Amino acid sequence: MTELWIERFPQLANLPDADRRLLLDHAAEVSLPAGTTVFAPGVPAESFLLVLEGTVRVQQVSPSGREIVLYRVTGGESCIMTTASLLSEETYSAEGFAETDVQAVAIPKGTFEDAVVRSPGFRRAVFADYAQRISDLMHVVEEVAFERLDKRLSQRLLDLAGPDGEVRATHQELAVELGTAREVIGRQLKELERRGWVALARGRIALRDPGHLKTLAEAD
Amino acid sequence: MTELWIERFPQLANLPDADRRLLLDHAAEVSLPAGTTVFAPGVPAESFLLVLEGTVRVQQVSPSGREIVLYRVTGGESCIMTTASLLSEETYSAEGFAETDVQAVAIPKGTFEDAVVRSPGFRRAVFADYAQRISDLMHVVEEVAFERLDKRLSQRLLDLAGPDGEVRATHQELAVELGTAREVIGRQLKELERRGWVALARGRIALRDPGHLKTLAEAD
DNA sequence: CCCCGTCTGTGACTTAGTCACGTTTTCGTG
DNA sequence: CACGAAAACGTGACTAAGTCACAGACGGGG
Repeated sequence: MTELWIERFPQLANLPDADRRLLLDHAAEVSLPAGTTVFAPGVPAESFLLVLEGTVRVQQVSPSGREIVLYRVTGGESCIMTTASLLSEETYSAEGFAETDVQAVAIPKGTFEDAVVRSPGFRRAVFADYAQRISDLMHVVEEVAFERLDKRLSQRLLDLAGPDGEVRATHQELAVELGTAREVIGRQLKELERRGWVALARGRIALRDPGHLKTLAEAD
Repeated sequence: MTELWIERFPQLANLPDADRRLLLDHAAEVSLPAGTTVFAPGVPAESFLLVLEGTVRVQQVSPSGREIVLYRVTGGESCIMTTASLLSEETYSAEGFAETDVQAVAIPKGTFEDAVVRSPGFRRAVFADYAQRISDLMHVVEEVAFERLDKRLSQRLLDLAGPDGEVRATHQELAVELGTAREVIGRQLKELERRGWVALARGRIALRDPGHLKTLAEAD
């Protein structure tokens, strides 16, 4: 068991030795290849998950089959959906997917409770993560309820763009990002293309004018 | 200090005596008259709040001034917004209002941490509450993103109706419930009235045909 | 090179939100 | 009791977004 992973969590960096060892002894590093379902409705979680590397996309599926991305868990964050279903009877209608290959640490339920009790740092990290997710969810509510779609789309395009200024995603995938329909994304993208701000190709969108996109994304 | 309040929380009912006393000695019962702002952005919370009686309405205000009700905290539940801002640096854009007169118990930050550490029951209650709120928020996302307004409105009318089958709310208040605009609510209500399912008067809506409303509220 | 699944385009329509008003009701104060 | 102001509600015209039912268009595996 390497001692390296614990260093990636600022809140855990200076735990007392006993607490460090507690975590290091009982936690298992796991590798999840891209595409893995990390959690899903009806599949009870068994351990608390700390993501080291990679990103987990958490999205909600409605009974009618429509989907919306809620947030992403990246390196140094923990996945409270697993915790929440671990510690309460609530069943969620959310799914978690490994978007990239993911390196994570799985802490069994018992060790998790021990750590919460014994380590103020760990405790703070857990609560901070809950707070973060609640904040994320409130942000989603705000956007879906009140923001214009062209604004939200530009935001998301800028977020998803790689260093090459390209977004590799289908219209359908972008529709899921924003909780809307494919055709709607198609029309929005076409309008952005008409303005010369993006260039469209099958499965990818090249951002040609990030400046204007940013202006739109940050419009009042 | 009465010992009665702790009995209202199933999860706390059978704590060891020492833990009971810890809570009872340090917690203060507070009364909030209807209309009080329980928490608001920029006003850091100082204690963990357990609601004994009455309801606190938690709603989000967008920068553009529009609002949406996120959930309600009622008797026997705790208010994790206060906790969350207590334990992390996240600042929320949510407000909490006492909808009725509210009896609550305020547990200071230090005692809260003690209780989380020492009492598995208390700990479970806190985590369960986080899980509940996350579930609530996800439900809001789902409704706002995917459900038809007439369906959501009927649901809400049925929820808000008193034992007399009347909802005492203005169109504006209902608009805030659902995160939409007053005029839209007005038109939806008029359509419900046209069908004979409700009767409208200034500041109140009488549910004339709860059966049909329920059918609509539960439509696929 | 040609098939088939995936991806994208389109028109016609419905639903929801926005804007700019106008009207009605209520209620306190002179 | 009348008056005026605030709050609540109504309306039409318009824009934005979502829905439905298709029709093409691309692109990798056989």
